[in-house]
Amino acid sequence: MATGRTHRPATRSRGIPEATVARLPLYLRALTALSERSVPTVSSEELAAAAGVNSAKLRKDFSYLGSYGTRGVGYDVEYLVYQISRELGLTQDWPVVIVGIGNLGAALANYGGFASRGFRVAALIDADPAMAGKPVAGIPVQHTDELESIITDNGVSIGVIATPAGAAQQVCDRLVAAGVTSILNFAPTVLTVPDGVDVRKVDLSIELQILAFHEQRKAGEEAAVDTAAPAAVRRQPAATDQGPDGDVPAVMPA
Amino acid sequence: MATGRTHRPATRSRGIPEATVARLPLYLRALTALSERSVPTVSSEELAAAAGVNSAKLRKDFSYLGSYGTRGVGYDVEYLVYQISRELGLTQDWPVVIVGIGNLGAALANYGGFASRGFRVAALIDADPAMAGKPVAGIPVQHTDELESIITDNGVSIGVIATPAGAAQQVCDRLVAAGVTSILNFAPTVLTVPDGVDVRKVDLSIELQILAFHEQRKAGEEAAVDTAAPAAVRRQPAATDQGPDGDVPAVMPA
DNA sequence: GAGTGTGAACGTCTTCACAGCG
DNA sequence: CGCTGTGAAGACGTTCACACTC
Repeated sequence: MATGRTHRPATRSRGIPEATVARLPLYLRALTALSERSVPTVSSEELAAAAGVNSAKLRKDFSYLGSYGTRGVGYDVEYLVYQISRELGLTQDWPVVIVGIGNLGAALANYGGFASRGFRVAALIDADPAMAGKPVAGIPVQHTDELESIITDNGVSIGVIATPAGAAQQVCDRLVAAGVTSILNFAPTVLTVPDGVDVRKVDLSIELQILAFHEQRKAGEEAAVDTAAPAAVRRQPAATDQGPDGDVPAVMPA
Repeated sequence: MATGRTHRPATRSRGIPEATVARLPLYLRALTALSERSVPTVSSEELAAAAGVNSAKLRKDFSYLGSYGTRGVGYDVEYLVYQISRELGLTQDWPVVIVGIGNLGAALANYGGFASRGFRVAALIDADPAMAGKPVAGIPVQHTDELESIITDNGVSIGVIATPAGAAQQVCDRLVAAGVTSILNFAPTVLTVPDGVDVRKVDLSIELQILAFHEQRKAGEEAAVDTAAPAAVRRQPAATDQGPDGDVPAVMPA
């Protein structure tokens, strides 16, 4: 999730649920594809399928934006594209800086979907003096010393951190001090930021671990279905029922 | 979110909430750091701070795993590391393939946190014949033709897709057909998979758009400092195209 | 008839607050 | 006393089902 701090008063007049906001980009992408194929209208059913959600959820989501559909017909593709874009703030241009131009930073700089939707890479910043001046994705890398002036001069409010974990908090502090109020963090660290600054994180390692959890469970289920036999290789005994009071003493090794 | 098909019908009595699972890697990381500093025990308060959550949530999360703490004292760091690792399935080795060795794929292959926690890059796969044999992060890239045999021979159950959007679904289908049951998708596409296959996605563009939404709202709040609920306005006064010409939301609402 | 928009039911996650144990 | 573990309350999110509109 985002916002380590940020207590949304929750009662702003304009209350679009966070979960809905997180899906708007998905709808927008599906709609853009339809728009390119010159499809004039879509039903909630069709659009939901394209976005990978169910139609009730989609309709509910759109209801927070207003009544943009036509009963018996569906939604006007172009109109919806515009409305969602506006809602997400993509009708304006967002200059973004990427800090940390290693493998990942370079990949991000080269990422096409970046520029396509309102975002513009204003600068690439790296701490390695040897990188300075070297162009990545057609943009010359600048040294960390320039960070503050780059932020200020370009009116940057969104920063992307792709540095090693050890440098992330420090970079974050400098970005925030210079005026950045939204941060996308790729470094495997918990960032601490003042109120009013949003942080979202993308963490490969965490995603893999979540997959591993489910993967392990799948493996366990197979065994359980076929044989009630003792668990194989690494299968863990695991506590039995977790009843209301079924507290398990656990195995407590080492 | 992930898993288009995650109706856990309370199969196993082992019901750890999804939200909790998603935080376990976070706790594990914080605990590992403590372990390296040879800290013997932590309180829920301290650990929660390190992981960026609140202590009630952390205690609740741990309560799903069992009673691993000591009242009046806290949690034994080493013991918890072990328990969480086991719960996440990290006590075993997960071979992973990365498909699509462009900028991003290379970045992922080089990512250290990969190998550190139970995950091992079993193979790198790319559709470009010119890439074949070329080593990336010390691992020779193999051609897509080999995909099925690589999966089978290495018993791979987790695949990472870092291809362009257009190729993602096709690669996904092949991975699944070959036996992969967990997919981490970096391509900006909605993947369709059969039941029993988990998909998690990482999407830079979506994250940025979510940030832009909040960023826009921050900028708009300045104007409406104390306007007592201007009623449920349907049509917002157009995004006030505040150009990127040095206009930074520097003002803090009183 | 077809498909949106939405109250109400339901389920999940978070937070509270305190009993209970070391 | 300090801190965990957890029912209960509350906030949030999803799904249902149908009234309503085109």
